[in-house]
Amino acid sequence: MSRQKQYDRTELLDKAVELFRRQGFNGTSTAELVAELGVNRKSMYAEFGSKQDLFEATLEHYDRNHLTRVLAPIEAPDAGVDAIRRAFAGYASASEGWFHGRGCLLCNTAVERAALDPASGAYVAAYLDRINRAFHNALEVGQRAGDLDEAVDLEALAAFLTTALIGVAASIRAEAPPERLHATSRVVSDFLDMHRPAVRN
Amino acid sequence: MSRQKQYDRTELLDKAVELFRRQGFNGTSTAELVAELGVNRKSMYAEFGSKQDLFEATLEHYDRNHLTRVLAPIEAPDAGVDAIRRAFAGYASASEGWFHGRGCLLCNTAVERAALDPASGAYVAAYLDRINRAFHNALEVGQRAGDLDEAVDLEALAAFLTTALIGVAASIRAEAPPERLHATSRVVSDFLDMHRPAVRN
DNA sequence: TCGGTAAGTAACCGTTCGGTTACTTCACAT
DNA sequence: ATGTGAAGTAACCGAACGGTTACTTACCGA
Repeated sequence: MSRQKQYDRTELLDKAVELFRRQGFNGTSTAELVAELGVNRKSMYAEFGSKQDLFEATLEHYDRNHLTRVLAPIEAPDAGVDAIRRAFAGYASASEGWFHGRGCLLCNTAVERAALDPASGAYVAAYLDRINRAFHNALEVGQRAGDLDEAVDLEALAAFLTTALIGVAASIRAEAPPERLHATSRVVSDFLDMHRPAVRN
Repeated sequence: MSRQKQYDRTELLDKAVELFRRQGFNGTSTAELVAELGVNRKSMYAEFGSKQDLFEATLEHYDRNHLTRVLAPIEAPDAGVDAIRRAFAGYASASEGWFHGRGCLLCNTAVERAALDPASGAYVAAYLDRINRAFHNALEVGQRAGDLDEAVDLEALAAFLTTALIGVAASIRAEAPPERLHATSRVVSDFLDMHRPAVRN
């Protein structure tokens, strides 16, 4: 056969996520990637093909792994209105943690590259749809559970929550004051409260 | 004396705004700038110093001119709750117009460069504060005018509106479906309605 | 009209970019 | 033990990068 690889593809992609998240596609050179991934230049090209291909693999990896974990609370089939509340509160807190100053790779890509690179655009569009669908599902569950008025326009509410979430992600990346994000989370929470059906007791 | 300039600084900055807005800082080469500005390379460097300096001058120009015009409705001293509604509706519509696929230079910079370049970071922070202050003012006026409940937390509401607006700008840049932005605008409008004081008749 | 000064031009600078080539190392099936 | 073929290494490629230099043009005060 042949010699065995001295690197693990998944670990490489994790490191690429970090670097692209911090510096973007255009702001990251292949030399930096080689250094950060801790792998030889040749091996990197053998594994991924080109910087563009590596970037797409990184987006894919981020979507499949990181995002799936981050969105889990609202993507759970039984997630309801409370899950939405918790999600916003969680992201606001993450602004001081692992999100700080780096934001979300897909949100960053949405702004930096979606309009210029069709491949990035496709990932971003899928990402936005995914969030929108998750919110829509959670709202629907919440409505059936009686936490949400029958009259509310779920479509519009989901779109609103999606846009607000992108705003949170972009604000984290921009290092907006954390208090502003906590306040946003509180207002969204109150807003959902206000759509509760009138109590029947 | 000497020969007179064959270009107008303001016109150059307008063109630089367009290019940076479309491609970002890292995605734009000096050669492209020279071509787009329609000026000689030497003149560009004589006028602006370096790519970084040109970028900062462009941010300054964008803030002073474009943004001032775009934010005017909510920055007017007498702007109230309706001005906020109109602003969101306006931006949602602009997603199909001059904003389409390009977004706001300062919002794009917030994501692409604020965390990496202190100068950009300072402009972005000032921009976010400016929006937040404008919303706060409009809310305060609205409250005094009786369009807003006395009990609402103006600080939190302004922070929320700021984050939502960033979300709209980022979504426009990401070419999100315009309907999603119109829906966001409608929900924000309804939301403000819900904070109207109870009618006393 | 003419000298001084700054704008305009174009060729050029060293560096870094993304990507490749020629060569060495080494795990594994035989 | 050994031949094979992929992994790993390092030097290298032309192109594009941001920025500069040496020179020409033309406006303006004298």
